[in-house]
Amino acid sequence: MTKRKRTTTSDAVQILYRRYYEGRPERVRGLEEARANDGVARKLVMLRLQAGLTQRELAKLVGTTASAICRLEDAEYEGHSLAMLNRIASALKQRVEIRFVPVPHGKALKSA
Amino acid sequence: MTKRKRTTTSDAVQILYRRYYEGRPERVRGLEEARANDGVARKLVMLRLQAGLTQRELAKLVGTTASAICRLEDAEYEGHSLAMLNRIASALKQRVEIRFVPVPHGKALKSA
DNA sequence: CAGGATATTCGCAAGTATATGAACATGGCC
DNA sequence: GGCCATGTTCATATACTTGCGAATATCCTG
Repeated sequence: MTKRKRTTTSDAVQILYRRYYEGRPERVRGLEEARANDGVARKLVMLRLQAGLTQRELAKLVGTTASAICRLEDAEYEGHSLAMLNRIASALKQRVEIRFVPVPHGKALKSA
Repeated sequence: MTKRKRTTTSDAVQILYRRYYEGRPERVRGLEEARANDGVARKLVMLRLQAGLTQRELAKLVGTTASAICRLEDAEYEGHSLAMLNRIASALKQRVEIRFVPVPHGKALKSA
């Protein structure tokens, strides 16, 4: 640890956090809901940022590379595997919970 | 439709249901909780049985074969992909909901 | 017992995610 | 501007999931 980063981008993560949410109340509000509503990709970004990790750091924890993390955090990406999700969750002291909820009627909702 | 199955195994599914839960109060009780606690495999079995489908029928709905369904319903199997889960959920008029829940402390829970 | 329906398992081809490393783009900081 | 950290994208090889068909096992029914 020892926080070796002087002033330089002290918390590179904060910069990202700032870039994404600074002065964007709606997004800040949505930050909570995002946990339950948004796509997997965004959930992963949230978790990582809230853990104060960079993609490379998380990658090391998970046992992969930044490339992989980046791909998983891409909203367009749909090929997630439970194995990877579990690995990431585990690294972030989280647990993946999967539930099948009945869709009201003919409402074909997006795939979570 | 037309329920073409006279007495023959009228609800082949009921037989399974019976085989799994008949005279097993604990399991019957767990049936509800299972929806939220048990492994993905068992969740899939529940959903299919409650929908009154055989593996082949579900397979056809999903666009795969009974082999695949069987594999997914195997408790040992861990290689689920979100893509497949979504396909099955969609066929069963359900929606896959994924959440990352923080694990209390050092309690390394099983992967949902 | 023979017949039918279901579930389970196996092998193989094909598609896809992952592992890995590299190059590139961006934004702060000196 | 130069430097550093971060994120993004690309390319390749490997591992794994899926699709598919067939064989086997088990249970129910006539």
